[in-house]
Amino acid sequence: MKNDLNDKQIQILEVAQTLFAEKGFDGTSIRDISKVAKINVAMVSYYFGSKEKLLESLVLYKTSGLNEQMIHLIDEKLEPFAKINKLIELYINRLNSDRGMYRILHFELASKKRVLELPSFSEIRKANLKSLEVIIKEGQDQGVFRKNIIIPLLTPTILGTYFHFQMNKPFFEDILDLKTEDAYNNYVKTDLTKHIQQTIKALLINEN
Amino acid sequence: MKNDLNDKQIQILEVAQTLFAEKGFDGTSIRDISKVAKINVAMVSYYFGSKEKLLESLVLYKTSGLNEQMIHLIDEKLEPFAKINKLIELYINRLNSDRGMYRILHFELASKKRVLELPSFSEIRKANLKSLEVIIKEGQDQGVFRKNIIIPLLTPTILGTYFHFQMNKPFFEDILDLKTEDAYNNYVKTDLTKHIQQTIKALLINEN
Amino acid sequence: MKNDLNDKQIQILEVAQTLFAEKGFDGTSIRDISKVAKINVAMVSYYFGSKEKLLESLVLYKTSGLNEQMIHLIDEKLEPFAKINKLIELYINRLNSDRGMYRILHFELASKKRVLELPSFSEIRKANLKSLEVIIKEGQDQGVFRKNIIIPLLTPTILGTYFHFQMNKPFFEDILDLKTEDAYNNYVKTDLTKHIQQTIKALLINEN
Amino acid sequence: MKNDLNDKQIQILEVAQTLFAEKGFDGTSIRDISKVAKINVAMVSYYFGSKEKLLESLVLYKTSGLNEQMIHLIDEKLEPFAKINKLIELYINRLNSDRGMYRILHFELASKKRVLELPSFSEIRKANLKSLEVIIKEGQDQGVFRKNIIIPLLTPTILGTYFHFQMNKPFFEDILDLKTEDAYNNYVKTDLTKHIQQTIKALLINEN
DNA sequence: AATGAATGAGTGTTCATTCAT
DNA sequence: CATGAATGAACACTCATTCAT
Repeated sequence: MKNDLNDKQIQILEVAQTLFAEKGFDGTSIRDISKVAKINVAMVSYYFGSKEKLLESLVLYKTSGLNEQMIHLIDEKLEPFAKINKLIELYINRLNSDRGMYRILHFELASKKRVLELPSFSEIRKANLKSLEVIIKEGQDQGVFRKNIIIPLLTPTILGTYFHFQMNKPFFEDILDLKTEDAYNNYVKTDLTKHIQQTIKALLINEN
Repeated sequence: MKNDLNDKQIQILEVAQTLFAEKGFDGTSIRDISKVAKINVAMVSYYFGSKEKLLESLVLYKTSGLNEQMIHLIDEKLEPFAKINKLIELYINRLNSDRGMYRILHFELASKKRVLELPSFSEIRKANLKSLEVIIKEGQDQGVFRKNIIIPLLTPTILGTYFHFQMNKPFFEDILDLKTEDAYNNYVKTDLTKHIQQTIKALLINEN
Repeated sequence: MKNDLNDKQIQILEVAQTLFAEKGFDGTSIRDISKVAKINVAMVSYYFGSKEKLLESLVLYKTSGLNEQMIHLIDEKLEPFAKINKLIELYINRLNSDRGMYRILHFELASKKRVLELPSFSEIRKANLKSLEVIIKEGQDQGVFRKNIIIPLLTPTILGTYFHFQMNKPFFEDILDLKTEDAYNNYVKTDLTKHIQQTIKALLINEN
Repeated sequence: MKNDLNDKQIQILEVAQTLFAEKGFDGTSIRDISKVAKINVAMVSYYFGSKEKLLESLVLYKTSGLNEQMIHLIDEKLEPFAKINKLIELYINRLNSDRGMYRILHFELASKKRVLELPSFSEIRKANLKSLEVIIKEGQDQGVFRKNIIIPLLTPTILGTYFHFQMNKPFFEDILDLKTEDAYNNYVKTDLTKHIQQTIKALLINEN
């Protein structure tokens, strides 16, 4: 269920996503947004109430529907490792397609000051965690994954690796000699994804 | 080589670190800093030239000396896994003690807009990477680590896992039932550290 | 002659009176009014033309019919002092019942900037003055009031005393130890009214 | 003891007084003030903290020293009526010279919303009341004034009459045929003052 | 060497009003 | 007839920085 946002509101959210991702929340002014979105400065306050509320709307708008994909994945008939690998791919695709969004979450949600209590957002994360749990348990029941796995720490490793790579783009472009945007994105989709899959697999197998 | 900073400058940097970490670079005003540091508003511009330059000074001030510890570690007589484990511990200790600083790096360096070209900073990272390479190669030569390891992707996994955990503190406090600050910090030092060590170990061993 | 205002217009006027009285004309926004009156923001402009015109309508709506009571009083068979006393009572009752209205008049009409030329309003006041004149003359003809009375200055003393008391409510509550709203209102209706009556009486008798 | 305000601050206060008196507090913008005072918009916030605080500063600046004149009057060797008359003259002169100021007090203090708690201001008023009490008691002791006078109600009559006259200037200009500014001011200084003095005198004598 | 005064640009937000429907 | 959408202008205020001293 997408929220009931009209075209102009969606347009504002898209622009906001881009700019927030580029320059951070504080670094982006309502005027910046209105200029790029070619709307009146007052529109943001008019539609969303405030800049803060705009961020909340953006988060909810972009994260809704994330969980359905996971639930769908659970039901698929796949062997455990294939399922985990597909899950990681799914994560990275999602992260990549809404890259701006997740950079914002990573940035702005971290700041304790920013209230952004968004109970619904916290629930989305818990639901995701639950789905992951189901998949892991399945693998354990089949005797494929080892028993004592701290499931909540898997997400930090998956997402953390991806984010750290993305957030230090200039450094890795340099170090890995990825000269074009495409080369970089391609590296993420192939090598980085494989690295994360390999990491998680090793972690799920290895007994000590 | 510490820079030639006088007491007042250092005091400003310490305050800046705290505030930047709490509220981000854009969210912190020179007035905030000058108020907490009990100095004149003009002092920051006077000493550092600009707010941007203050950030640069802060980064250089705090990251200098990071590499010595690593070089020292390389020379120690330890078996490969012990060395890697100690390296991870060293990273996390460092990250923990200057928590504010690394949050800033994570936050503000990501922003492409922020120039912060800091060539010296990039060199520090490269030096760190080199040290890691030495340790890994050592393990490979001893036949303990597998051959085809993409070394530059190890840091994203180590640091990324740590950062993702730290940046989503409220969520993990909730999910892992860590009710006090101490409980949380303790979890980082023991369980999270062990998780990262385990992850890297599994990755270094596992052939597939 | 009541104006031809429909129910919704009257409702808006009543809300406007309350809010203007509480927060002043400039301090009250059309949005405030529309929110309380549960009407659309555009309604005010639609019905009254502008916020300024709304004030004008309000004044006319509330002051109409004020004069009839006076004319009725003139015709009553009462001795001069009783008539004056009754007049003062009538004034204060009126002022009290439409307290908000008169606060507005006192506030907003004073502002020279506010055009509010309202010729009809000026005429109401002149009519009131004429009525007062009739009563005074009557008393003078009967030899009860002294001759050289500057009648236009009586209203400032009557109304001014009342307003000054009402506008400094917090001060007089404190000074006269009037702890409740009721105690205050009661003081106005008895002691303050008596004070004003006494003042005017003394003024009408005393020769020098 | 005047406050420690520099020339520019005083200049701002004078301009603010004029504009607040003309257009009210809400009706006057910081921009209006800065334009007339030919200072930067930011100066008001810089010097006074906020618009609200500017008003407070203005009130304190203008009302300080008001009480000294009264105390001086008390000590003068004059017969009771002469003293009261002089007191009224003193009031009106003061009101006239800082006309703007008192209009502001009348306007803005009335609004309950406006905090303006200014304890010192309330004390000034109480001190004034005390001085008036001394003078009245003196007259009563000499057997010149009647006994049962409600002293706190004298001020509303004195000031209320003056204010009501001033606040309805257009009306009284019309009614009393005072065609020029000078004619009006002159009427206040002579006829209106005499009317108030006469009123109070009558009130202090008349037994019923 | 250090600072208080000052400023212009920019912040998020609210305003009364207009207009297409 | 009535209104939701939309807007440009204005609002109080904060910003990083400059500069005379």
